[in-house]
Amino acid sequence: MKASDKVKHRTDMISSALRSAILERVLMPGMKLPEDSLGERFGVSRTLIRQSLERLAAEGLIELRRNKGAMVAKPSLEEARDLFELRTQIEDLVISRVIKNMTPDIIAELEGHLAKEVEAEHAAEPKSIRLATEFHILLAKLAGSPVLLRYVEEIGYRCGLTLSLYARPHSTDCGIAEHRQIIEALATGDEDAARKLMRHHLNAVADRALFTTDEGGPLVYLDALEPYAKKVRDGGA
Amino acid sequence: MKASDKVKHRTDMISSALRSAILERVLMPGMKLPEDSLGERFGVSRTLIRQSLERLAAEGLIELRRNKGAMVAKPSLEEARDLFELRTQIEDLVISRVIKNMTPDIIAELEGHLAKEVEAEHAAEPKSIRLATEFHILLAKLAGSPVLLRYVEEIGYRCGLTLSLYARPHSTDCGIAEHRQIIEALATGDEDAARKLMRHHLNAVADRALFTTDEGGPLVYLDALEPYAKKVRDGGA
DNA sequence: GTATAGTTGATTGCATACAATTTAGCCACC
DNA sequence: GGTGGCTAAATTGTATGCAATCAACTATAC
Repeated sequence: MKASDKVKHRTDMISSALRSAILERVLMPGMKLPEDSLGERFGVSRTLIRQSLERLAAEGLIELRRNKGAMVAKPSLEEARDLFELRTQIEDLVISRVIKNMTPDIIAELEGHLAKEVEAEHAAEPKSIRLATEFHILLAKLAGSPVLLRYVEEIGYRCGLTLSLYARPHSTDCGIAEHRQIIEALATGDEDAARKLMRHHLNAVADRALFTTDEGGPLVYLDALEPYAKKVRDGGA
Repeated sequence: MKASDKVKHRTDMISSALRSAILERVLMPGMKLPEDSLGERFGVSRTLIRQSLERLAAEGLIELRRNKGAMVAKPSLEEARDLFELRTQIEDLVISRVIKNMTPDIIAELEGHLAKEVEAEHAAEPKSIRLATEFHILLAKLAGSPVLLRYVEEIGYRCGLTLSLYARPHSTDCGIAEHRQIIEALATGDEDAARKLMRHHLNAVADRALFTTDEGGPLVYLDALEPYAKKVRDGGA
């Protein structure tokens, strides 16, 4: 059975849960992540927690310091800028590829996603942030390159993390209009315009966000993790 | 002591050893990597081997299949092309950044590396391959963005792996001349030329390499690993 | 002779135990 | 009052053991 290769390890579920928690700002940058507290909460031993932490560290979402444990990453402002710069460069390639694969179905899918974004425009913040990130990931999927998708995801997540550090609330608004413009350019088949718009969009997001720098203390409030942990304990995805 | 944060875990050493072995074609794509054989050879328990394998899997150098263990990754030809395409796009950014930071020291450093490449031109293959890869990594270092460096390294390594699958021997020659041209363009401060040359260089590497596809059997010959393992056991870097 | 089921051996998945290191508290001493 | 070291608690690093899964082989039935 080939399908059995796809069975997710519990480590995958835990990593996903933690990743979501970080991206949805339940775990804020600088928070400590002790192995046994997490293990207890997720109902697994430290072994699996450790694996998950290593993985997230490889993705750049948490920092791991020898003998001192893990904490949610606190990228510097400079690192944040570098991430957005790199992201811009990579998503340029996404646009090129998507426009080469273009079909009506693709436009429909993108517009479907946009509709969700519009719907959630005034909903809770975490949801609109997540949808905004997922727009870019959807584009990467449509580019038809697993490799490209992998890196767009990872860097997109890291950018999302920097936003929770540096962005003021509600700085995500007006991104929707820019997404719409990008879709339109793609629909027209105008590659140059689409690339320029994407570049402009990402620069705008970064500019809107990467301003002030307020220091937050490194605390441990794992209680908010409970809903995420529950899903894992119950075996959900 | 801040320096103590930099003490490498044994996992790091093992990962590095395995990575080197893969890049130097001691471990060929498809080879199985059983945990306890490796543990025995490196003189550590399966725990650390497991961690290393997970890490290399995250980097895309090995594949991990549930309950079936690890093997050196065997990227498809399409994946190889996608990797080179992405690499081209990212190194474009490297060039932009390096040229902005340009100083005489940087040119000197690059020329120093080029000299090493020339010296090793007719030496054993693994060495010249390694040096060619390290040229690109040196450039990424000089770009002054740790984020960028991390991804250039990872993708560069993955490209190196694909070459061991698809490239015929000696297809690495003539890369040196292209490296020299890039350095010259950088020294002149001609960004456009440098970017074009880098693009051309990477496309040439990919084209020279990604041709035939001969299938290799998935065997286990870990004996060749011995020199790498010894370094780890002796605590070397 | 082929195919299927059962069984054994090898390998991975996960938890637990113990060692090593850091951190925090405390008391002495300056 | 503050600084130094000492001990104890907490936390991470690593090894090991057991359960679960997979692969190969044999035997038996058709």
